Amino acid sequence: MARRADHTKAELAKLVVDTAEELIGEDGIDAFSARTLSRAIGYTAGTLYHHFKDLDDIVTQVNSRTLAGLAQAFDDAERTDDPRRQLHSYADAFLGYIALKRNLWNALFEFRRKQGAAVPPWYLGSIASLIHIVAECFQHIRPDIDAETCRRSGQLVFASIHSVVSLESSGRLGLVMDRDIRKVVHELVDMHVTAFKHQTA
Amino acid sequence: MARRADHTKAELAKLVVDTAEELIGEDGIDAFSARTLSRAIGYTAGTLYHHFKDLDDIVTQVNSRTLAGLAQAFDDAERTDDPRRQLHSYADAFLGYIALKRNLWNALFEFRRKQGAAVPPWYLGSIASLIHIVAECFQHIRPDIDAETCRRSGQLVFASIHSVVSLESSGRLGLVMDRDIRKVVHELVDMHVTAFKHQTA
DNA sequence: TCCATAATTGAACGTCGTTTAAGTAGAGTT
DNA sequence: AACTCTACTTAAACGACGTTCAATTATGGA
Repeated sequence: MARRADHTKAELAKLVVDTAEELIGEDGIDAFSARTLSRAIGYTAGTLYHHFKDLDDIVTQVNSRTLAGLAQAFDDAERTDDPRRQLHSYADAFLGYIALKRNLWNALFEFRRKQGAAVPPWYLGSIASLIHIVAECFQHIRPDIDAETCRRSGQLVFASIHSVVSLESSGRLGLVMDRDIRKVVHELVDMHVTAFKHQTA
Repeated sequence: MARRADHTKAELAKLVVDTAEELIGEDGIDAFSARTLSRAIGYTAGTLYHHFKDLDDIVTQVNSRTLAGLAQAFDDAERTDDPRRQLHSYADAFLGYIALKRNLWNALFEFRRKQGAAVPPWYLGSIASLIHIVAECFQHIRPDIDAETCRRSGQLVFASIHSVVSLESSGRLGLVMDRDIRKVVHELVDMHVTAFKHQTA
């Protein structure tokens, strides 16, 4: 049986990414393989390689959805006029999203692409726009401070929270501390805000 | 040939861990395997499993050395009376050590132990004692603040720096920012110190 | 109706961690 | 010196992995 009438090329591509997302979300990236995926969609492993360059290609498409979902979660976050509260609101959106999509979030950072594989540019763009949103809050806190410094503060708080969250979701936060991840994240936000407020213009 | 006169049981164990450390340090954890290791020491893969439970066992022993080395680097760090400067000095020790042992440091966090494998207790102990050293600096900055809060600040700064460094050494810092890792780390230290200073007792 | 093309398969390659039967060298005993 | 017993080592094997490819098959167009 070749060229199954079951799916067009586009349908199959969608089926592959949908199923990959489902499998990774369910069982984690470690249990994900070309064979489990192809089995799940009722094709053979070889077929995957006629529609995608390699597994990395597929996982990258799943990751793009995960990032887009986080952007959506930021969009849906509760709004406030108080920029400090707004940052906490984003932090909650972040925490909520990750609690919901733990395995998919881990896939974003734990999946090892073969060395030398370039990070796709929209990866960078997605993250940069999230950071921009955070940076704007800092700008509101201290309108006298230049945009570049705000951006850097946004990057710092983003990286700090990301790291704590990724330690947690890979089960390694316990190596460093024994506390509730949510408290830690909100504490980090407060810290960054405090330090930002008190910096010399 | 069995029971080689070449090495006693203890000698072989040391040879294995020594060589594993060398290989991981040289080529990274991804290139490390039971077969490359056994080839490097002139034995067969099966032999490893008569002296170690599994590969995880071997890597864990290498990791313990890496952690011990970091503790030593902290010990060797330049001393100051100014606790803020002292924190920066520890940060430099950290950065220097990691620059020197990039691949070994990555192995500490990138190596995926099979799920359910417990983290050895001395892992926790080693890290806790490093954090304790950092916490003491915070205690000097604000003697009026209780030890527990200092410890938490130590944990936070440790986790923050760790995360930024691990993003960098896995080549993913570029996802979040485009800056020199050393500047970022020292900025983080200043941030934490500033926030700590200005917190309400 | 036939053909060219594209999709699909199954087997294969070389890798991995790990297990195991078989064999061998040394120490201890007679 | 011969023998046994034990510990060690090896080679082969298992089932997984990502990926490739020749062979097959079904489809769209002529």
